[in-house]
Amino acid sequence: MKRFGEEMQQRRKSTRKSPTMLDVAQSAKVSVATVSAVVNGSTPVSPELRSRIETAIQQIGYKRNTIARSLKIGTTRTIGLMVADITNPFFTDVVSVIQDVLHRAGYAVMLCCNDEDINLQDEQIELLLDRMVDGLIIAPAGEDAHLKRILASASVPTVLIDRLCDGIETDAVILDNRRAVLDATAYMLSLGHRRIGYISGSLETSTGRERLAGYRAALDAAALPFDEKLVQIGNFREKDAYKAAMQLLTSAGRPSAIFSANNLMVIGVMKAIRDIGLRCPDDISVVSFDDFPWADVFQPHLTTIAQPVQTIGEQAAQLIIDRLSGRGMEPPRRLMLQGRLIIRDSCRPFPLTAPHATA
Amino acid sequence: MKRFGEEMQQRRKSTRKSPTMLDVAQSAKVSVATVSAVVNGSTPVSPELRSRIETAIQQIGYKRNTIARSLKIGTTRTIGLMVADITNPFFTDVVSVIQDVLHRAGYAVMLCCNDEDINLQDEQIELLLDRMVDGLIIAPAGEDAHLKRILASASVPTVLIDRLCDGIETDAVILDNRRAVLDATAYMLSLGHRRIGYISGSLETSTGRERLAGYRAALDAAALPFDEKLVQIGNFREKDAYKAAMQLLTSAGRPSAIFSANNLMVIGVMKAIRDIGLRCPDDISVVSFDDFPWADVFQPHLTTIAQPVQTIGEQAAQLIIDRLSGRGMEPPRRLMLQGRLIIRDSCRPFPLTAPHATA
DNA sequence: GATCTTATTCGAAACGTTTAGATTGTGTCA
DNA sequence: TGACACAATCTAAACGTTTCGAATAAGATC
Repeated sequence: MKRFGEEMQQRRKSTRKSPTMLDVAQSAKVSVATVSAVVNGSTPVSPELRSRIETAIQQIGYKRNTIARSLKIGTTRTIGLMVADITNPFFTDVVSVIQDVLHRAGYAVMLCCNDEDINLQDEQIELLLDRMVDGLIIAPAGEDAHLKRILASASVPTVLIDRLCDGIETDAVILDNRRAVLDATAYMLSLGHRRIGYISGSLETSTGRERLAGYRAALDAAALPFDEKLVQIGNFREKDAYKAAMQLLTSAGRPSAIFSANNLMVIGVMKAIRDIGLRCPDDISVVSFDDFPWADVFQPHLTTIAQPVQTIGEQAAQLIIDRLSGRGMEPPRRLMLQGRLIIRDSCRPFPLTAPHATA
Repeated sequence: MKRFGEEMQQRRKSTRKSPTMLDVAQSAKVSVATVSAVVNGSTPVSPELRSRIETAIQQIGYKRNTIARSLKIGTTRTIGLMVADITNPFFTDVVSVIQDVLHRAGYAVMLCCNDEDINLQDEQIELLLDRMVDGLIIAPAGEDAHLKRILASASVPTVLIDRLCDGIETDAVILDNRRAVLDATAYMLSLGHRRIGYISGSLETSTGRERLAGYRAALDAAALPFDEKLVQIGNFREKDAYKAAMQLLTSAGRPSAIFSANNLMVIGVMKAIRDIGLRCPDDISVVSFDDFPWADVFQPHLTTIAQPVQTIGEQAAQLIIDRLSGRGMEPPRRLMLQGRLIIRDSCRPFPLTAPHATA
């Protein structure tokens, strides 16, 4: 019987629910209100009681139940973060700093990825809202009406990163995409390239549209015609970009240079170039949106547009923190940052005049 | 006056708390218990009432409050996920698939990064436990006693990924690190290299130790002496690895090959090689743990050990899901997966016999 | 017609906090 | 000594669910 009792004890021990404020209160012979007061430091408590309660907390191993607390105070100190694809180094970096800043401010981060899928996206947002996050930081995969409805009806502050959504008036931090691509394209034009292929991201996103607009603007500025056969949609993923680049490279008027609208896609582009049997930069020049940490160690050293990921993340986190602490009803703030063209050596002048000239 | 009333209305509308079950119940003229029954499908409800309640829900725009629900049922359907560094593509990939699998199973994911910092790590775990996650998936930065205490006292199921912690007996999915590095080292030895530099990760982690053990095992197997001057600690980050490689490359008996114990570090190694004025693979051979998606497009095409990231993520997620649905008290399961050596061309035979021979 | 099932529905007590307002005790001052 | 202020503490009502057991109604059985 003793044995059985012990087993019960054991079982109870491993499965018993965690101690509550009431347990602490009873052990310290005070009311739960007083315990709450010392736990939160909300009301002054006499030194004796305070220390009695503190030792009781230690002894019992009490941890306050955040769920109950959240229910009462209506706040979870948790931020929902949704990006298109965590696997994309740009988003990875941004997520990393957002996570860091928010943690420092005492917020937890709930992460979602929509895989550039507009349906999944709505599901994910619902999941986050369902978890009662206090705020949302999102890079939308696209701007369907559903998303707008959800965001409008949910009353949590939202900040958009990387991509805007027209019709959604919230805080946002984005890049001057048009300008960045304009600069990059102008650079290629300055090298003499006239037929520049453009591998685009999804035109459902503001980044997709703005970057393409930058390309066109550069052509306009140089008084060159826009040839729509030179632009292919790669949807921001490697696979699609590979096919798109293949298309471009096997077509009649093959371009002498290619611009890739993001980091994932340039890998696909490079694979296509290799598979076709061309070499970069000897046979074809390449510039890509988004920088890589390894870009100046591995060849070809890619010329890229670097985004200020650190700043983007910091600002986004700060915007949501501000919103949640007071600045509730102020008009939305939009931050637009500048990209930076990093010239390495994935581009050659065209037509080639260097000793290496092929034809 | 009308105006004032309207403003109030307006104000109330934008700031009023979301509708509760009670609101639905009153609108449908039933009890909250019945509303709960139809929301959860827990008890049979007659068709009339069901439809009355459902339309009321639609009309009012009711969403159930998950916080209250969690408080009552004692479960949050949220998993805490902590990795050393989300910026590391290996972790990024694993996080991505874990996230995906868990979402499909209806779990949300709370993400933390400890930045390979053992103090931050404890803080992060506390944060997660404080948020009352139902389970934990973690890649520990190190195995301090504190972590063990926390995990022991918290009664949430835990699965370790990538790294073990002795003294913590939980489900885990890891790689056969020793074997993988043994194979890679054997490969380098087979090319004739005798002095192989080793850039190690932190020996606070099981991966750091096991990988190094694999290196030593390969030397042993070839009856070669272990020269501790050939191993440098790079702590899994690029910066440290750069310094470590510099050390190695400028030392008296410079190695003819270098093994890097992870992906981040190999970038540092390559930078060091470049800065010293050497070329890979012509002057020095390199192999790295962890594969890159761009490895066979950019040069030198790195020879790497690829981890089955997809499987690691899937299994880890599955282990926690299983634990949370019934399999509560079964003994811990340990999954050990195999790495795969992908031979590209960052290694040359040594001494060089090929036409390119330099000396 | 009384009793017993069976199927719905409901009332009310949790879950573990927070917090407004009531209560108590102590010291001050007339 | 009584009135009063003031601080510390407590009581009890929320927060929005879930769920157990009770209540009700309608058939079924004798």
